[in-house]
Amino acid sequence: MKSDNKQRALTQLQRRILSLDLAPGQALDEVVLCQQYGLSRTPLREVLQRLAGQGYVQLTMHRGAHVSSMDMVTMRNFFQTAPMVYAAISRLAVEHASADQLVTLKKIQMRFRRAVSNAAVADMVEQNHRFHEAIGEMAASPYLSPSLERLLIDHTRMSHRFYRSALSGANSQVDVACDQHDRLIAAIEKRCVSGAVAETLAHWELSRVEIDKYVQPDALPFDVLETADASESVG
Amino acid sequence: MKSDNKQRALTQLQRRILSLDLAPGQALDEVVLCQQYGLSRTPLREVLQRLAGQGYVQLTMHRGAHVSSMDMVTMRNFFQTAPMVYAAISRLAVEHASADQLVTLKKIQMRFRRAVSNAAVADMVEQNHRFHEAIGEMAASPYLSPSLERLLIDHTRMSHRFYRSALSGANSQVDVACDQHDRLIAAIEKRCVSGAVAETLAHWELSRVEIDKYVQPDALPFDVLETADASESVG
DNA sequence: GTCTGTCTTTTTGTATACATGTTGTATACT
DNA sequence: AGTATACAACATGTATACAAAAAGACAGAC
Repeated sequence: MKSDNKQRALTQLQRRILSLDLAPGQALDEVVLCQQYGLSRTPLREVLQRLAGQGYVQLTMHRGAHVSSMDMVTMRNFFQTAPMVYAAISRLAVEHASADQLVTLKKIQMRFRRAVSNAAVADMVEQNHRFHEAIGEMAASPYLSPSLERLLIDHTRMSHRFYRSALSGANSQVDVACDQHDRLIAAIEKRCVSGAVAETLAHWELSRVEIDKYVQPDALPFDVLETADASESVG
Repeated sequence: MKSDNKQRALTQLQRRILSLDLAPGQALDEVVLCQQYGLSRTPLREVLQRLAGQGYVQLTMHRGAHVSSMDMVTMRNFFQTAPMVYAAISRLAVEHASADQLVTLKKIQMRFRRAVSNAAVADMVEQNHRFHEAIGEMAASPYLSPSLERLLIDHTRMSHRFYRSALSGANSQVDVACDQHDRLIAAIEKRCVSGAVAETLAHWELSRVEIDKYVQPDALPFDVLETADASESVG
């Protein structure tokens, strides 16, 4: 069946973009992708259009598809928009979450925890993405979901170095994030709006600080010889 | 040039959906649209994919394209989401609006006023849509814009009867809305965030009340004989 | 009379050939 | 030597033919 290939191409390309295997701004060659996924150009182009609609890639006339870039302008917008949307999504999730969805969410969180204990960076990143995606699905908001998805695309791509810091650091922030996930699940299960929103904002703040550190990292110590692994822990 | 046809098809379909010329839920026949816009199926299908990405239509496997429907579930979500997004967009618009964009916005508002004085309902609806779309463009937020666009699609489609009420009513609410647009422009021009947000929320409230009235209209008077045009003014 | 299974018709999905536009390169001219 | 222009190579956009799937019609069984 060919529509399987199509679905697979869509999912795989999303994954490759989120994992930075396909770098922001990178050009995508239709013919190459056709061969990789066993599709002819027509359905592959439909996949690219879908990805463009979701914000993963950018299409320009006669110039093909490029992986969405993350420039400084969008960064500012990201910080302005993310907490509001995340909080709103959590609020709606509390209202609408079904028992099935909670089960799914807990499963994802289990996989996330396992990835953390295995120190599997790529897996952490992916499961964290899926965690927040699942909460977005709970919110069941056709209006807000597209914004959440776009935020998550860039947030996930920025989070790689955050999770990489878990490898070296002993008391890593990743464990804190993991606990926040648990408390968020509990709040949603108890239908506690204020708790869910508070936990969401705390989770955001943790992430924001880490990203901030990267954008404006601590000055290197004067004694340069001892800094070899210090730069790692900045994450 | 054929890409003109493609662009035209995209714009026209958007317009026809917003004007309710294409009703919510209505099926779209690819072949018919191909003939109407002078395109072959491949590019037309790309147009439909684009429209799906923007939320105008919904695509289902082996079942073609349908104009996005407006059911009760989405209505609730609409009321929950709209004020927050509208306020946030206005806030960002104040921050980012360029002189050129302000000129454009004023032009649209002029056309809107003209449509109001001409009692041209379809034109009012369209210019109002473009007005809020222009503010969305000012906000320059790749994350929030998709949500705004989706909200506007449904808001515009719901607003038809509101503007139709301007035809009969003497002291119509449409004039109030028009003045609110002017004050919003002024607030953006003065870079006054609080003013812009306040005006936006007032504008929303006006609209919300009207939609509410339609969803849950006033009970008809007991003296049924005198109600012939009373139902019109509810609009 | 209604339900169900199969065949026909219609519509959607895919592959491929062809047209059009863009990019890089080589050559000629300033 | 540097720049502009023409041409070639390549990538994207479009049309059309073909394959597959769904919807509808019809006949037969219960």
